[in-house]
Amino acid sequence: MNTAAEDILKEHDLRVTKVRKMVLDYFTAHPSALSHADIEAEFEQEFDRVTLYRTLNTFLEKGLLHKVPDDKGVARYAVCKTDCSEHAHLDDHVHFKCEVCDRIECLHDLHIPAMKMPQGYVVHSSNLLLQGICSLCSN
Amino acid sequence: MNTAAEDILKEHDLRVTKVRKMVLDYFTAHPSALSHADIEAEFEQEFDRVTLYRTLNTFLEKGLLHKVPDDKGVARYAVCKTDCSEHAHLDDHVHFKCEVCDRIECLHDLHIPAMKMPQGYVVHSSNLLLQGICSLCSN
DNA sequence: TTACTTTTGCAACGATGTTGCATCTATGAG
DNA sequence: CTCATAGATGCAACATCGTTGCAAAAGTAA
Repeated sequence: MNTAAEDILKEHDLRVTKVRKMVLDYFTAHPSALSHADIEAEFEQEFDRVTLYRTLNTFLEKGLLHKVPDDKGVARYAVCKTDCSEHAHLDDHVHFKCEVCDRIECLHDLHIPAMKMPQGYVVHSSNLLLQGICSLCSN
Repeated sequence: MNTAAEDILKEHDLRVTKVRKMVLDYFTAHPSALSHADIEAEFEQEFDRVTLYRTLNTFLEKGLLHKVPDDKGVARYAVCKTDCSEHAHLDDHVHFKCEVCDRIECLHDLHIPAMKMPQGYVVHSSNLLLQGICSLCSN
């Protein structure tokens, strides 16, 4: 009997290790985009900083996570929808950062509209980060 | 007789110093969004790293520059259009990063379209970064 | 169980950005 | 012009973020 995390790892050609399962479970349990520091704070007793960096990078490469832009320089990550893989990365959804609770979430239902580009420009990917107050904090 | 840089500084209630004039002139001479490292490489003999960080932050606060998102964590800055001030910051234009020459430029003619937000969300600002190939590199 | 590849931990390093404090400078008042 | 003072700069130290090399440990397949 495999856990969901184990299945996801195997589907992406990754070895099943304790660290990877813990990190992946933590992501699925926390819907907002997480920074390295967020995860490290949770697991600093359990494993090394460097291992976490490498785990996150591996997940990025294999298409389990996508990078979420932050207005500060800190890298954040969030789980990809199922149509992401190592080869095709479809993350044209919008990200929203709440100024009150400071969480960043993926708005998977909002897509970045195509822009009419000036002559000579070719667009390969796009990233839209909105800032404001989220639905939980605006009440 | 004042230089353009001196006028701009005075308009924003900033003292006219050698460092500020040099940095500001460098920005006006270089149309793309510059990182701290870019500018430091140019001026490392002339003044201190820390002074540059403080100068950039001051320019940000006073509305001479705006921050440009980067897919890496590095902060970049570009000159604001004239309708920016310390109090009202209008930078809803699009940024474009070229994968070939690695420059980021402001597309002042392209504006971020308003998005229909889900219930309860309030948007205060938005940032759109496109990646691809710029007009100079696509030929 | 064994052999092999990958992952992890540790130490060290590099890049980026900040803070405190002493010194110097731009600016306005006299 | 001189002077007083608020503000700007230089230097040292520190904090955070992320990477690399290498040896030890663990996952995988036979």
